[in-house]
Amino acid sequence: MTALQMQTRHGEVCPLDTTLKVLDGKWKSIILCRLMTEDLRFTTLLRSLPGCTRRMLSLQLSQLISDHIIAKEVDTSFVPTKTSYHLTELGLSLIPVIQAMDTWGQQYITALDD
Amino acid sequence: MTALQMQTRHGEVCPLDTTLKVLDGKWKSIILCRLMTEDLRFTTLLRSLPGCTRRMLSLQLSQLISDHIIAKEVDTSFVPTKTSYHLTELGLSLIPVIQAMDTWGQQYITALDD
DNA sequence: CGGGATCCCCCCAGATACTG
DNA sequence: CAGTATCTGGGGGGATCCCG
Repeated sequence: MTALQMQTRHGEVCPLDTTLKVLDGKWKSIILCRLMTEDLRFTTLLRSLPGCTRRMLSLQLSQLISDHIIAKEVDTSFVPTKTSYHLTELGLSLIPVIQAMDTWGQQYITALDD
Repeated sequence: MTALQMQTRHGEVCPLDTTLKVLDGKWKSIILCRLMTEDLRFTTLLRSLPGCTRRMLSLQLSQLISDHIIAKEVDTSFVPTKTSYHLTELGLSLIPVIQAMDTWGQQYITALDD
């Protein structure tokens, strides 16, 4: 029984599966790409995701928050309320992995073009 | 417009998305884990995936093949036919990425346990 | 502005049966 | 053994409306 075959408490078969579940979701990867460079507000984020509905963005953000990858900050001193989203420490630790996946994706696309 | 925001011919938003799509699917990650250590036949693979139906395995394998991540070899000199699946060069190039994701998954699980 | 609640449709995956 | 074909339902996601 290697680490790759270990059963986790989340029901996944291996830690790789855990990572995939955290990243899985229609808009999560691009949301994370956006938040890697700057903190963003809900509507700003929404406008940067053409085709994403408010409901979907809300769902994806909720999942990322409950997975402790991002966090939100709410400023209630104004009306209307201002909220912004940013990566947590765990989210920041994902960046090298995301970059490795992005690099492989580029090489893959290049290889398929041949 | 950075590389991460580039639109690809597959309709993804960034190469990261391409990688996620290649890996996305209920059983793909564990199939790849299995094939990383040895070539396997259809039924052997199926038995190593408790809960996976033949239909699902067939679908996942088909997608991995059409994505050029794995390939199959069919030996028709026998009846019944023997087939086996193995990683392609592109599939092999995925291994470091998979290991990075697996390592992050382990650290993530550990961090959540605190 | 930043969401949640509800309705509804469509597609994915399971079950089952069949085949080279 | 190694799949494919057909049927069927349950859930995910879009559209819409509502609210603090």
